[in-house]
Amino acid sequence: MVEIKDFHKHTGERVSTQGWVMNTRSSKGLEFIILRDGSGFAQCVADAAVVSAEVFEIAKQFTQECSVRLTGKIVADEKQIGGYELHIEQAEIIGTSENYPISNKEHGVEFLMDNRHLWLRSKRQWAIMKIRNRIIFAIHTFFQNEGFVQADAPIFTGNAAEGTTTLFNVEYYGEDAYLSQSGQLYGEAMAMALGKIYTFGPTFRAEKSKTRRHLSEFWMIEPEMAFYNNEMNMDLIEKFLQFVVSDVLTHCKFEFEALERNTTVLETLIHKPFKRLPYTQAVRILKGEEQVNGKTTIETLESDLSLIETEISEKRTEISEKEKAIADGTLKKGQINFMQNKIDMLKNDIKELEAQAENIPQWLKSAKEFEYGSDFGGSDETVLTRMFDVPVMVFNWPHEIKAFYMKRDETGQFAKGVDVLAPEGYGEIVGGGERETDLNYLIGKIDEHKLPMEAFEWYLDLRKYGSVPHSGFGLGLERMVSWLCKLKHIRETIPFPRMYGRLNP
RNA sequence: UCCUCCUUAGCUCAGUCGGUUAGAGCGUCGGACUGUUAAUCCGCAGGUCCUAGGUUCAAGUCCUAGAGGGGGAGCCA
Repeated sequence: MVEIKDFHKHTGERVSTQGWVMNTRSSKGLEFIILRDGSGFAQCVADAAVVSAEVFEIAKQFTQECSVRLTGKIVADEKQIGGYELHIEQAEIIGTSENYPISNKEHGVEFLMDNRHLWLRSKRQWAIMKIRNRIIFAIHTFFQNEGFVQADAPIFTGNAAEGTTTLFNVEYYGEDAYLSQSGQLYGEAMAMALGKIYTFGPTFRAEKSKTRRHLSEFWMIEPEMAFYNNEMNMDLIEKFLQFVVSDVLTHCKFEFEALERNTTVLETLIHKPFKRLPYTQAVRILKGEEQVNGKTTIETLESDLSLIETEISEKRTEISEKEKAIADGTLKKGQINFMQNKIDMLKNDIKELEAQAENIPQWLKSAKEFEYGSDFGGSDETVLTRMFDVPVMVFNWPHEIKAFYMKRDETGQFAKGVDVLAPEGYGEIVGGGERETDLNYLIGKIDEHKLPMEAFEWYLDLRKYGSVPHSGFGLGLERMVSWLCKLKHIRETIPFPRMYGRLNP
């Protein structure tokens, strides 16, 4: 058996392959079959003039998603996906498939999510899952090469660690327990044992979030390094993200093409330093008090708005031209359908653009009115990152809005935390910082945050026995996938998303 | 929890001011066509207009409540 991805190694040879039929097209005496096998996609052709009547009859019976075994000759053909085509000589149905619910046409989100187990078979979802896989592989490669040890934190925990987020309750041999919202505190303990570690596991948040960047269950990578301050931490984050992006770019060209992802932004950031901004400066830029490359946020957004408005009026003209062409009555039925589809697409584009145009003034308003000392909202992140073509690292945050374990700077006003904001409106993909090392200070903070002291006894031991400066960060895998693939919604980044209102399939 | 929009055929949607037997495209199925790229062309079948109640001579359309879903806020990766 030869996998589709290896067809190029067997040009001109007679091989057998197996997979599923994605689509069929036929004309008299010819059957075209798009085959997929997980490794790739290829067109296979049965020609009645070449194959036996029995084999041609079998090929005619192929339906969408039936599984088949085919034998034939591999022929190079530039026009085809993958560049190769199989000329069928023998054909066999392994498993039939009738009335497959997902057609090659448009579907709504709810329908696709209800059929997620089948939706995963589509080319687009295949490409996303392949990119997800490569990102995971690149993450392990990077940390292993840098001398990190993968060390996993528990998923069941006995306390709500940071006390901020809502957690899932579970019953644990008669005790109340929670599903972990972060492995960080355990990561710190493991870093004191192993030096540099990273956890890679599922994370659970019970917030009833209904947004395009939240999941109830997601995968997080949390490195923790002994003897690292926040500057070293930021250097590592930058090097890490550049490595992962660069690795995925070189290994997933076909997948990015399948997604029609323009990778220019990604290609830029792999060799350009990220923008590092202290919180105070980030706020000035956000509020339009400081220019970036000679422009304020206000000027940038206003010119964005007028660009969107011209685009809308261009699309409107295109629609009325197409409608006129249809009204003329000289077009064939097929052409009219094609035109009508185009018009519908344009109308959808306009709806989206109008939504954007409506957003911009609101974003500007909330940016101008931003109150120094508070956390950035979703639109603030978008406005700020819009000013740069690389990820933005915001560091030195007002300590009041950061977690209790965050190290304070020399002035005592700022916490040595860092948030990495991805370009293209994807917001926070990494959050991290330097950890507080002083025992008494930490005890005070735990009291201040009204957290149960007894739950942190073991954590405080880390400061009693050889406390050292240390830092770490957390990367949300799905947000990374979402950004690199430029997806509209995080639900497409994981095989079976768990989010508010979604438990099946 | 709050704001906002949506629910009509297997799928995506149209349905004007409340008015006859609720439409289209795609998909399925049947047929035509020897190189198709979401092929094309012809034909058949396919309906609890989300649910309950109300207004009306008359409700897919108006009102009230509920359910489900989309987008956003908060929270964050």
